[in-house]
Amino acid sequence: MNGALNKASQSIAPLIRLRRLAAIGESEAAKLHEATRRARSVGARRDILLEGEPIVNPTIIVSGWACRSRLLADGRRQILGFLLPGDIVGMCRQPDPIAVSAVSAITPVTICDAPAIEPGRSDRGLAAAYAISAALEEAYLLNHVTRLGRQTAYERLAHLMLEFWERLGQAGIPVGNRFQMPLTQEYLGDTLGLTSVHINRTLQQLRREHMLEASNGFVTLLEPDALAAVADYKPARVCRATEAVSIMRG
Amino acid sequence: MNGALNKASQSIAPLIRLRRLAAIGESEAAKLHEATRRARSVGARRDILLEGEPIVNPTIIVSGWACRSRLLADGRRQILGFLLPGDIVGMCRQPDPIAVSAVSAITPVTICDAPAIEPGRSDRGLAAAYAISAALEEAYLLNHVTRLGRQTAYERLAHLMLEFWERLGQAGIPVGNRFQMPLTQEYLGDTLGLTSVHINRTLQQLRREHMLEASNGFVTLLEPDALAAVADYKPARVCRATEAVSIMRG
DNA sequence: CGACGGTTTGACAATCATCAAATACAGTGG
DNA sequence: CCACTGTATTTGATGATTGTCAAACCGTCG
Repeated sequence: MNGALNKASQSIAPLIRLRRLAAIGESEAAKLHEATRRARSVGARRDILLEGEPIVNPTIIVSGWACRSRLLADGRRQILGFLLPGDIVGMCRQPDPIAVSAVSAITPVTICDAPAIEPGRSDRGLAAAYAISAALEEAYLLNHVTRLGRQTAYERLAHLMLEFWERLGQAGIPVGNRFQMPLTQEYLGDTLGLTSVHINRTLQQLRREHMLEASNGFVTLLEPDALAAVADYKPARVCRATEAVSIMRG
Repeated sequence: MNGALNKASQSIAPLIRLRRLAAIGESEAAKLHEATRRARSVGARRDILLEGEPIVNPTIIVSGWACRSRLLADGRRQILGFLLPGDIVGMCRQPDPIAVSAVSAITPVTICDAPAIEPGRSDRGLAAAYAISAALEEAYLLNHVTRLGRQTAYERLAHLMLEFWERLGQAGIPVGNRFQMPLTQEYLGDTLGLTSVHINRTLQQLRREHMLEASNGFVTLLEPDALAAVADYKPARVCRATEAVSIMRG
């Protein structure tokens, strides 16, 4: 699980993802590659950023899964979104930004500083990739709101699995209909506004109906089209040009 | 309701709001003022932007209430957020952006193009105000996720009312604990992931417990502190400098 | 082996949805 | 001024979805 080859192939997720978002030149790719060299690791379940803390640098997730979350006073937790390899967190334009949510590692995670864009220079592609990444983040947040507000437990789970599939695919990670999803049922519950008990029962229903398999940290989508239909899933689109082809696969 | 004085005082909401977000110079204020002169109106319940449509210009809400929403295939609707006077919609950095949600007027609304910022020039304040506005929009979206995922109907309503109060106050609109809220119970239901029937009963409970009044499109917060306590409401903070004073009032 | 975190199961309760009807309210035209 | 219309609010009866609590099971790791 930690061989050199595996590690090398994992650390290119940011490059794959950002390249799919916009045309990135050689010098920009070199910057990215250089940044990922300086990656640091964060242990599983450790905080990367606390709510209310100043944000020092935009950060790229190089490998592993992280999430944004909020805690209510009585301990209830809501997961606001996930940060997958190639995702960017803390890209703010206002001066002296502070974090509006906590960010914590789910699995062991490696992160690195996002290369700054020099205005006017030939960082056009990178700037566009950052912008598209930010727009996608918003789109996924809107997905999340819709799931929570207007979908049943069954639909929510299906929708979330499809979103993971799409996003991991864009980072060059999954093969076919199977992908790694290192979330406990408690994480899923805190994500989808349900209890872990209900997640368990809903997963059983999805299995019973041969829609998907989920065990040992892996998910297999047995009927992606049927899932997309019941969950009303539509791939995210935030601009005219790129990534129209994002879902054609399998 | 439509006297000249009223109209004049309404159209300054963008200026008030953006000025509270960042230090805006005279020339920038003049630009804003000029932009609001070119405002156009949209009838109640009309669409301002459709999901999937290209976004041509960032737009400022000058007066009235609008919302972002998504429709599921079977007609279920989820309201993703509200656009109040002074709010900005469609501020994207990626090329050829397309809308990830519909935007529609709730009341009659007037909108205008957001003045572009000239790089390098003395539009620093305006740029900062736009950036903070965008960050606040994200913070409110996270509020929304938390409400939907982890709060009861009672808490959701209380939380939303407090958010309206805070946001309207920042646009210079409410007086004391009373403000106008032109939402039907069906809008509230589609916002909070509930049915209008349940909204009705929850409002009755809030009234019965003397927490708030709500009728004829107006809301009075009778016990704002108690409401904030039960809803675990915290005013949004997205940067170090400004608007720390945002909630002190009443 | 024992401890631990995660999953699974069962019995039961609470929140919230559904359906249908009654009531209130604002605007419109006679 | 009043019936007429349409929309929004309110109420009641009933049911489905989801939560709570508690215990059993299962795999992994020291």
